[in-house]
Amino acid sequence: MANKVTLKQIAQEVGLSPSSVSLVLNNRPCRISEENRKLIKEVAARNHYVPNQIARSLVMRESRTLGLIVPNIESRFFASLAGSLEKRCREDGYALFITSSGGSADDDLELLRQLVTRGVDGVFLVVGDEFSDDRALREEVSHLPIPAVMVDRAIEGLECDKVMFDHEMGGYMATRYLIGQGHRRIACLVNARRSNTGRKRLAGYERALREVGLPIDARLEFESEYYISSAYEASEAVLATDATAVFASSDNIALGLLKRLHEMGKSIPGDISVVSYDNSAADVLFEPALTAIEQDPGVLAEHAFACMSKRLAGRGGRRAEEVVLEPALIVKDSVLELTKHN
Amino acid sequence: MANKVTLKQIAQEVGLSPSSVSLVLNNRPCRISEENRKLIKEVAARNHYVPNQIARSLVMRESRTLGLIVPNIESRFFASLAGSLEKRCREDGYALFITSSGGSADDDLELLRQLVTRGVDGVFLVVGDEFSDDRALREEVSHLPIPAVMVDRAIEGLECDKVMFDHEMGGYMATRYLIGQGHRRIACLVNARRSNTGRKRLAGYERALREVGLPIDARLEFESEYYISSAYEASEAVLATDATAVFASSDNIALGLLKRLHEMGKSIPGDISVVSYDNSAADVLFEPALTAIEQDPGVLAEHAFACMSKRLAGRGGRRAEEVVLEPALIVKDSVLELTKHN
DNA sequence: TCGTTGTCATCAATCGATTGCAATATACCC
DNA sequence: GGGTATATTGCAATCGATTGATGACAACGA
Repeated sequence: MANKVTLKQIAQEVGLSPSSVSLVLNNRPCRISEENRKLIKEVAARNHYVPNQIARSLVMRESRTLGLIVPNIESRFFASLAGSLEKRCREDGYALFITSSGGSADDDLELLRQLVTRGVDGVFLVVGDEFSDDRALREEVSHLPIPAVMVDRAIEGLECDKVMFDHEMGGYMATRYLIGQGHRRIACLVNARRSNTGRKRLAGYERALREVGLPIDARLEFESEYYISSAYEASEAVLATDATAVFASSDNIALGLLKRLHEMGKSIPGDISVVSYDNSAADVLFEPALTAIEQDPGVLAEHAFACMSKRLAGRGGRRAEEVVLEPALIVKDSVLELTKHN
Repeated sequence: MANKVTLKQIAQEVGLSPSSVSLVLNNRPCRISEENRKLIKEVAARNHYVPNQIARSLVMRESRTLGLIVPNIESRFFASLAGSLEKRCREDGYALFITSSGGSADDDLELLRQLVTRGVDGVFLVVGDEFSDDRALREEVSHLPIPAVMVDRAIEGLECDKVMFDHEMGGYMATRYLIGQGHRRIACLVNARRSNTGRKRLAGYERALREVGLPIDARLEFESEYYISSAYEASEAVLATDATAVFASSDNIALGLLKRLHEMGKSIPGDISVVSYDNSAADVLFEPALTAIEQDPGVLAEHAFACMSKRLAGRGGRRAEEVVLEPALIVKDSVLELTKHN
C-alpha cells in the first residue's frame, strides 16, 4: 500500500513553502513565478498528490458532500431516487453519502447524527412514513446545524423544506380514471395503517368516489404492507368481493395482487381491472402492461437538489419551502372500459 | 438552524480544559474527579454536543468509514449488496459511503479518488467488468494508501483481495442441470462481449457441453447486454433455433427473454426450458417459477466485510486473499425433463 | 522544613490543509 | 547609494479534536 502524500512533502521536494504549493494547486490568484508554478504542478502530479479533504473541510467548514437517508435502498424506487440524486449532486461537484436505515425512526436518527458529525453540508431525508416513535428524530431535525430537505414523505408538522409527489392526488387520479372507464365497484389495496403516503392515497381514492356520489364501502378497502408477500396474502379477500377494478397503491402491492390473480386463473383486464402505482421497471414484463400512477424519481431528485442548492447558497427564505409534484397517469392495458350494458 | 457545539465551548462552560472534556467524554482512563466527570457529561448532553468526526479523524488517522463503488445502484443485485454491506458495516461501527459510478472506468476512478480523499479507511470495489480503458484505474488501485476489496468481479491481474462467486461454475451448473434433464440442444444468452462475468458464465456453459461430448455450436450462443430490452431484442433469434432449453446468464436477460416468449405465446417449460441467474425478487412473479443459479448478495457482503476487517486490523498476509464462493442451483419449475423418446 | 507520593487537571504539539499579513529579494529611478 | 515599487514567497494562526508530557497542590512521614 502506497503512502499518502501531503502538501508539506510536496513543498519540501519543490523547496518552497506549503502555502505556495496550496496557492498554486488551488489556482488562487497570487503571485508565484510561472516557473515555480509549473514545477509545483509537476511534482504534485508525479507524486500522485491528492489533497486531504478531511483536513481541507476542517478549515473550509464545508465538505462538498451531501447525505441521503432512505428507508430501504433495496427498494426499486429508493434505489432509483438515490441513483438520480447522486448523479445530480456529482454534476455540481458534490459527493452523496447514501445510507439506508431500515425504516425505524431510531435508525434514522442514528444515521442522521453520523452524517452530521461526518461533516456533510446538507441532508436529504426520506423519513417519517412509519409510525414508530419519532420524537427524538423530530427534535434532531429541527435543531440541525445544516440544511435538510425532506423527500417523498415528511415528518408531519415539522418546519422543513419538502419535495414530494401529491399522494392524495395520485389516489384520486387512479380512481377517477377507473370511474371514467365505467367502473362502480372499485376496491383498493393500501398501506394505510403504517404509512402516511398510503393513508393519503386512500384519501384520494375516497375523494374520487365521494365526488361522483359513489358510496365509500369499507368492505372494499383492504390493507397491505408494502411487500409483495403481504399483498399476495391480502389479495384473496379482494377477489372475493364483487369489485370490477382494484386500485393497488404501490408497485409491490400490485405485484402481489397479480401473482394471486394469475394463480387463480383470472385475467386482466377481462376479469378484473387494475391500476398500479410507481410504474417501476418490473411492470414492464406483464401482459397486459399495467396502467399506473407514475412518479418519476428523477424528477423528485431534480427538485430536491434544487431546493438544497438554494439553501446551500444561502438563498431561500427563512420559511420552509414546499414543492408538491403532480404524478402522472400512464394508461396502458390493464383497465377494461365498461360499457353501459355491463 | 442551530449552531454546532464544539469541545472548547463545552470546556468553557464547565470551566475545565478541552483536554479534560475530551478525556471524560471518550471514557479514557484518567484522573478526573467523579464530580467533574458528571458535570462534563451533563453539560455535553444539555448542549447536544456531538464530536466533529472530521477533526477527530484528522488526528486519529481513521474515520471508521468505508466506501463502496458499484456500477449501478439501480440494479437489484447491487442495491441488495449495498444494503447488506451497509448493515454489516454498521454492526461494527463503520459507516458505509455508497456510490454508484455508471460503469465506466473513468467514473470509477473519479469516485475512488473522492472516497480516498474523504478519508475512508477502506474501499469495496465492484469494478472491472466493462471493457473501457482501465489503465488509470488499475494504476490507482495498485497504489492505494488504504485496503481495497474487489467484490463480485475484478480487474484482471491486479494483486488485490477478491471476493466473488464462481461465475464459471454458475454457467457450468446451469448447463449440467439442463443436460441432466435430458436437453441436448441448449442455447445460451450471455453478455460475453462487454462483461468478464458474462464471459466466465459462457465458459462454464461450454465446459459442461464439452464434458459430456456435446458439440459447442456457435449458432446457439447469443449475445445480450445486461438490460431487459437488449435481451428482448436478442431473444427472437434464440427462439428461431431448435434449442429445447436456454441458459439466460442474468436475471435481466431472463426477463427480456420471458417477455418475448410470452408475446410469442410460447409456454415455459412446455415449449422451451429456461435457467436464469441471480434469482432476484422479480422472478417471484413468474408462472412457472424460474429455476436459477442463485448468488446471495448477503453472503457476498459478509465475506467481503470479513476480508476488509482483517486488513483493517492489520492481520492478513501481504499476499492478496481470494475468496471464491459457490453459487447454488435453485430448482423451480421452468425446466422440463425430457424423457428418452423425446 | 524538606522530600515524597498521590490526585486532579492543563499544556502544547499534532493531524493536513487554508489564508491574511508580513517579509524578503529584485528592479528601477533619481 | 538611498528610496520606492513590484514581484515573490514564507510565517503563523486556524479549524476541532487527541494525547503524552507536565504542573500545581495537598497530605503525610521523617
